Amino acid sequence: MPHVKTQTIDFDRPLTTVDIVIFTVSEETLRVLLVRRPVGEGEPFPGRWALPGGFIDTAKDADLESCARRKLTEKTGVDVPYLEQLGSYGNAIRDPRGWSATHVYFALMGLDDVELAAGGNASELRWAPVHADITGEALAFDHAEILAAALTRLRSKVEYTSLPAFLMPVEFTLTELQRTYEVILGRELEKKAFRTRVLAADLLDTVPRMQVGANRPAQLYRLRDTRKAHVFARPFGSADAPNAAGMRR
Amino acid sequence: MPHVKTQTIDFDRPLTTVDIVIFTVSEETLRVLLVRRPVGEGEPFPGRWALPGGFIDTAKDADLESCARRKLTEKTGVDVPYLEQLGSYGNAIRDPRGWSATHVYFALMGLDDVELAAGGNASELRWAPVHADITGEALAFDHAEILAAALTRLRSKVEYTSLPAFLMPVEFTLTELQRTYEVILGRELEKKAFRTRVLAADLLDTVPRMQVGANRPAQLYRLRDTRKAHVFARPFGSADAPNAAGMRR
DNA sequence: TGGGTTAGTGGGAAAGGCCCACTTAGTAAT
DNA sequence: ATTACTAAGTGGGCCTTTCCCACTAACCCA
Repeated sequence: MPHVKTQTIDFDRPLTTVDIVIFTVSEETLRVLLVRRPVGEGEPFPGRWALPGGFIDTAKDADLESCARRKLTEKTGVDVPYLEQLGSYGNAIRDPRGWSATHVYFALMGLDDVELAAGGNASELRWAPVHADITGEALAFDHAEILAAALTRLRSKVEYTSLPAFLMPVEFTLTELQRTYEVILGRELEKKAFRTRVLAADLLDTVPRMQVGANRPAQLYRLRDTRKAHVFARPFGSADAPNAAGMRR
Repeated sequence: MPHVKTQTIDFDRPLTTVDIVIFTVSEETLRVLLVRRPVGEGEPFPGRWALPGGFIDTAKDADLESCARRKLTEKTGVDVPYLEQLGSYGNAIRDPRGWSATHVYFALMGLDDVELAAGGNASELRWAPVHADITGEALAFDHAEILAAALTRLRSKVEYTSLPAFLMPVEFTLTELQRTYEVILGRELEKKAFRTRVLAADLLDTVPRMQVGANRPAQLYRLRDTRKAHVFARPFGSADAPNAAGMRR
């Protein structure tokens, strides 16, 4: 089966794709972007929901990350504020077309500035709420497993970083930010401790304007450095047990 | 340029490899395993030092991780106690043979139980000390960059996990473990705080034997669970500044 | 003007790390 | 033997940070 080309490359090359897990928060719910698999001859998992992604185009993509950005822009029409690599998944059976490996990226964005489906058919795109078991949704390929890993990573990092700030609109109040933390972590945080820490970290710029509503107006903030997450010295407290994390997967 | 085979797979497939960054500590020095690139017609970077790794064999390897384990066993002859994925690196230029992507694994092992070069020519294998800039060594491919990322990951995780325990021989004293932490972190830790934390974490089993030497004998310990690292609630203190880590790479 | 609701703060108790100094237990040398 | 030396291991106070609860502040609405 190895079709010899040159001396050095006499191995079958696995199929190579890039997939993106992109999260946002809206209506107090964590959501992930899914796309519907095309229906057609030879298409695997036709009509099923899947993570956005696809084959690397060795002619167009200079590297893995720009491939991920290209695919994201094709779907959402925006440049995501946060993108990091999640990991890669490869084995003989995940794609019926053959041995395949996917490079998975992990992205966060606020929902205020996105015109979804900018480049696609709206009915084929969906911000799916991440409930207890979105795994029960039977996503295409091994995307349920990948999504679970992304969720674990998100929750883990939210414990001790400012990642949720990338899920917010440009301007937000401290209470709204705290709510986002709480939605992701699934538990409540202490108001005082939260405020003290976040403000002490010097992450936010005060906007000279207040958010008005039915109650006392709240100070508006915006992220100072939109490129880097902040790492807190300690995780946010008020939790139950310390977690034991070992080798991934 | 895409040579059409079927409707679904009309993209050039990148070259796909797996590489491993494996660390150990000996003589109070952090070391990484390197192999010498073969010399031959069409071989890239002939004679240069590189991370162990190679092409995926779609016939032999069920998945990425078993490919990594296979290659490690071929080199060191042992089963490593700790293995996690580091990430993947792919672009058009890292391999002169074409667009290539590598899946990188990150491994730790103690040096007491390894018979290096079990499966290879000894002169072609080397535990290279990780000095300030091993990057100056001009490793093959983009392996210097990958090694730097692995080092960052190692240092970062050592701040708040029990990873260094996987770099120790089977039995060791608390002071020796602390020395390993210090070697990796490049700074000294407080003896009392270190002991209190490690013992409270209940990671270690007491060996009913003491290590004798020129001074007061020290209690010997061994790792209780050799499969999982422990995550401490807080990082080891006595440092300088909190670090700001953002998107990887 | 008073009720309701959310924003934001004060302050003390409690927990746990940090750090220094002390004791302990062995070898080696006089 | 006695003494010096060195590394193992401990006692205990200081200090930071969280935790928790209650209080004040500011606005809308009826």
